[in-house]
Amino acid sequence: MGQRRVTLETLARALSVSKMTVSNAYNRPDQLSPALRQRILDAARELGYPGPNPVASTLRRGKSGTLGLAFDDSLSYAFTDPAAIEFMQGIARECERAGVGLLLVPGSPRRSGALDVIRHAMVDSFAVFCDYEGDERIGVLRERGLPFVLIDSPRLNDAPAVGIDDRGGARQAAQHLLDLGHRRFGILSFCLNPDTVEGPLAPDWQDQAGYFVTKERLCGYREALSAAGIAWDSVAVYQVAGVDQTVDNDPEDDGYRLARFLLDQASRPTAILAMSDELARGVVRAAVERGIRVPRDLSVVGYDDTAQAAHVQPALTTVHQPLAEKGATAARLLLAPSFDVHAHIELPTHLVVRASTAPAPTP
Amino acid sequence: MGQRRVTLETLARALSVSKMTVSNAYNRPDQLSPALRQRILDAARELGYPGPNPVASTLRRGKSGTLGLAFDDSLSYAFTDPAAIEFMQGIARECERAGVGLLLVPGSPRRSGALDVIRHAMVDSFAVFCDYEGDERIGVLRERGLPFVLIDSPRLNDAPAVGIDDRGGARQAAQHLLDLGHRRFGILSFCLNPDTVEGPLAPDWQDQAGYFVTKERLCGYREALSAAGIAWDSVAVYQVAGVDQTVDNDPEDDGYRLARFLLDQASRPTAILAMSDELARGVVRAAVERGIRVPRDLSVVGYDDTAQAAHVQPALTTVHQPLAEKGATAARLLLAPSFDVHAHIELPTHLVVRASTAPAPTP
DNA sequence: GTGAAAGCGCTAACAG
DNA sequence: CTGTTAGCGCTTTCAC
Repeated sequence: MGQRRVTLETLARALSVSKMTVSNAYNRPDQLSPALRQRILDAARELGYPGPNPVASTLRRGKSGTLGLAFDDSLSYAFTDPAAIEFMQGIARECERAGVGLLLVPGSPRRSGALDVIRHAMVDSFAVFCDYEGDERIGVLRERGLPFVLIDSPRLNDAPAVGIDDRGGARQAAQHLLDLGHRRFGILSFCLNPDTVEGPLAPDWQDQAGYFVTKERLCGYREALSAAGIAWDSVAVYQVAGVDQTVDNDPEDDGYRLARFLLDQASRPTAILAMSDELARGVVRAAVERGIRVPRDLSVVGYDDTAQAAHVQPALTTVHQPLAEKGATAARLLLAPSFDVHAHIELPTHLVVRASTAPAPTP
Repeated sequence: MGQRRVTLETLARALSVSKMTVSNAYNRPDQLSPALRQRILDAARELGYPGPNPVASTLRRGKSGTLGLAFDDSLSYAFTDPAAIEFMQGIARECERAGVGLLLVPGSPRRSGALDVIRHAMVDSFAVFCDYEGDERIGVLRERGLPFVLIDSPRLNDAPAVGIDDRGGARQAAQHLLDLGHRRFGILSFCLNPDTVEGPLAPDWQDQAGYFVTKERLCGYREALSAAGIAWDSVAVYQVAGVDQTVDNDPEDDGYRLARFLLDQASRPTAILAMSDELARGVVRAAVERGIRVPRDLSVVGYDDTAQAAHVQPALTTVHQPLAEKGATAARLLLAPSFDVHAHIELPTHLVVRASTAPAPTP
């Protein structure tokens, strides 16, 4: 009837033992006689005691046993991105090993929402996809005093970070095409800012505050091409729309759509560098549709080497990055007994040559 | 030096206002003058107050704003399973919309570990993959008094559940092949129990306590075949190893490996029913390797209709189930203002005919 | 608008 | 092995 909720105290009173003893029955079986423990557990069942309240015990202990993972984009988008999924797999593996839960929080498009979620998350530490310089979430994390690592973030700020050699990977991709004799290039780039619209890259892109990964990869492409005497002006670079300018972002579709800029022109490139495997797939689809043979007429290189890269037709030449390992590394850092605030880990990338690239066609 | 941690009280004292007022400054801006509020926020910044402690406020409020998702298998495995991923996408979409976090907890192979994680999770409710009758996790959930829904679970017990018409889907798959004139069938099944070893299905499978989904689909296959006068004895049924009997479960590989039982025999089937798209892909790979043409010499039907089913070569004929919708439905149930303890939702399945099935070859 | 009192349910620390 | 003390940090009353 007017029953109070059953708590540890209810139980202690009913058995006339102290609360502490009941607590021990659950958390430290070795601290009391098996007989007493059994009596307590039996009484618990009888009275309907649900066991120690996790929130209360977390408050007291000061540890939640949960690791937070914050995305840049919406959560549901993350689950459509093969790269994000492989990353999560790595982080999940380590969480599992350590017996901690994994809390996913959205990096909602509405920025303020994302900040609140981070403020309220009951976690011991955070892994944060943070590609954008001056991301306000970092401030919130600092305020909260939570240990955190940034993923794929600019290296500038004094926060621990895990990333990859984006620039080096891009350089290798471009070099590979150069070695095959290509001279006319097209690039399909991520966006440089949340509010960019789909289309050609602005000439002043270098000066734009913007996404770090995009910039690095662009620089990598350019370094290799310039070193081989290819004028950057001669390279057609197109970028996808930023999150603020799009609703449904399907990267494969973006690649397919953008490919028209590269493929439907008089002197079209013989080689295309795409910043992800999905973009690359879209390019291949567009090419096939136009009767352009890959790799015979057109070479395409992706980025990431997600699982599907090897399974599409033709199998994609791409830049491999250790996605699961990146996640696992972040988790290990966060779960280590002593958190290294100055860790800056850069994982290597390497080119994987498959079937989507071939020597430049002789005109 | 010996500073205490900065709490709401520290701040209240420093400004000589009540704790309540400080709390309001964060949670109910309209309850105090903007000027005072600003003074409080400024002081907070100065003293390094991290904002209201989420665990403490959750304890007091009694709501965590978090939804839990518990898997049957290891967490890292879930991230390799396209069906699980699509499900998560659906659940994530609804969580995001409601502004609640999503806590992933493993259903570790070591059962006891899984129980503890569920006991300690700081969530308001749980979605639980629970395919196994008598799963002890249900007991724990009941003890805790947490609202929960079971996913893909037996309908027997009086717990809310979201599932699909597994049997009907299987029936349609088999019927499709019958309509194409096939008479010699092979089936690639999930395991019926955690400890089954790879190989032929035991004749007494019906009596085994076991995984509900597996049983349902088998029954569906059998119903359709029997109705068409195909003797169940004549159907070669092979199952994959259970979680206890395997380390690395790669379903595509399982399918590939098991296919040998079906393809390397004198009178091999002309049609194979596989319980997942991955298993089906494995079969196709094995067939190609043997020079058996799909669908000309061999028809293959998958199950689930995950995204890749349409993208493989040949595109898979398969049973579609609304995976994301299943996740979203579970989330909506859990997030609804009033939780319906008796909800039993069964989502429909339907056959999607693509390129992996064709009329039975004429001998 | 603002504040005082009264817990939310649990466990660390230490004494017996 | 068992019990006592003293909070963890916050927010829900309800009075002013």
